Amino acid sequence: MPTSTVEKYTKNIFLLDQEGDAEYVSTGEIAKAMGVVPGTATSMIKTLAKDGLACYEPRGGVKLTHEGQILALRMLRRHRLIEYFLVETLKMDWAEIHEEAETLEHAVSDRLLDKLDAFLGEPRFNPHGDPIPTADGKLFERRVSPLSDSRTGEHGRIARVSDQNADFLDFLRKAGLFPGTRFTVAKADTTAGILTLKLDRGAPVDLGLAAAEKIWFERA
Amino acid sequence: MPTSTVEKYTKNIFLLDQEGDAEYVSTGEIAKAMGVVPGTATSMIKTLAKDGLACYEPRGGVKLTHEGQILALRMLRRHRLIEYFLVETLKMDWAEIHEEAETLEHAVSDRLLDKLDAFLGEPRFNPHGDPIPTADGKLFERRVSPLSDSRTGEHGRIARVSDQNADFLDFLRKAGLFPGTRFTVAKADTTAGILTLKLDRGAPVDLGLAAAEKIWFERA
DNA sequence: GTTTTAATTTTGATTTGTCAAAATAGTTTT
DNA sequence: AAAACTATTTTGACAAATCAAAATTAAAAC
Repeated sequence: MPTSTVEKYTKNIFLLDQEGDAEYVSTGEIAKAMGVVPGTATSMIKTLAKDGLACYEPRGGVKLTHEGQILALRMLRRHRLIEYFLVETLKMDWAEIHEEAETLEHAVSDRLLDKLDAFLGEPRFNPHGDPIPTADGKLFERRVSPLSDSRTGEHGRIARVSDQNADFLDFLRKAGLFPGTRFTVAKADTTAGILTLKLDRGAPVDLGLAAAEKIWFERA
Repeated sequence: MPTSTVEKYTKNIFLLDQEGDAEYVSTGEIAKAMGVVPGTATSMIKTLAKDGLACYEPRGGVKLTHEGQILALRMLRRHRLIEYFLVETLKMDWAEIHEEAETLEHAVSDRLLDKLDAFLGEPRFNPHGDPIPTADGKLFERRVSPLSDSRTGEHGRIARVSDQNADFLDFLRKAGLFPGTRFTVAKADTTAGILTLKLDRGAPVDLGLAAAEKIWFERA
């Protein structure tokens, strides 16, 4: 059975791979995501490769094997299901659930997770709008774009928020921007890098480019 | 912050101390409870002492300090609250919750625990009938006796089960013996070491002395 | 085509919790 | 009181995950 450290590396490699479009993930990215020194990442990557979870080309990068992807999806499922539980059942603030789930995902058994899934009604998305992999490792993906790609006059619905930073989430909460929120783009000024959203209910919101890149929407 | 290993040792020392009536807990008992070799226990006991959680007399035994007791009660609260959640909310089998809680108790934050406590309605006892310490470290104790001390004709109610062994709990479930179950002692034969309970609802149950020592009741 | 720079890998050390096996201290037995 | 037994402690070794710092490689700059 993989150690919880191996689980963490595997999940992070999966997420980094999803994020970028390169075939391989670099040692540096992994080290940064894990908050360790590069040398540590190198040595753990070798461990993953030895365990059959990743393919490793020295100085070329890392790619998960099929087995590695299965493990990563299992961890992602745990993480997101737990997040859903923390917000929907325990009414915890969505800014504090990521850290909590980060620990818990390594501590719950498969049996518990199945029971939790049933109790929650087999939700499809976590509170940040990320899809929850199914028990057999399927990951629903929607056609979504970052708000930074939207144009003036477009209608849509917030789909997901791809940054778990507590301050950022707090800002969104105060602005009323959650997965599901409907809006119209009042003005998209790409030169100035400012976007104004008119919410179907609630006050208008101004967003900088950096923020707009982290918020994804589905076109109406 | 204590490591989860330190938390485990501290909790076990507390439980062993509650069990027996000696002032000190021995290294051997601790090693057995933790499932480690005696030498390992010795070295961890020294760590606890260094951290101010326990008093250690070489070859004399171990006793928790006040600080150690606080930590132990905190862990016991976590453990039992989680067990309550697993049975009452997730409908897990009571024979499998102990192991699950054993892992989870080290992974939940104080904030989560408070939310969980509120969600569950601040229960006082776990599914095995053990009292759940309050947030400020108080432990309600009831006047209970083991069934092995009961006499023919006595009425009572099962209060707690002091053995988490899955097979034993399964036997109790099949027999209908849960905390709360009302009964009359049909026959207590101390010489033969056999006890027959007539349940208020359900078939009579025969118990050996070993089993009767692990089931505690409140006199009606 | 060198030189410089940046990323990566190696090497050696550290911490935590563990075991195996030898040494020691207390208790019983004889 | 000496011998034997039992519990405990000590010692030395190990695996996992990490860091610091030196060595290497590849790419970029000149």
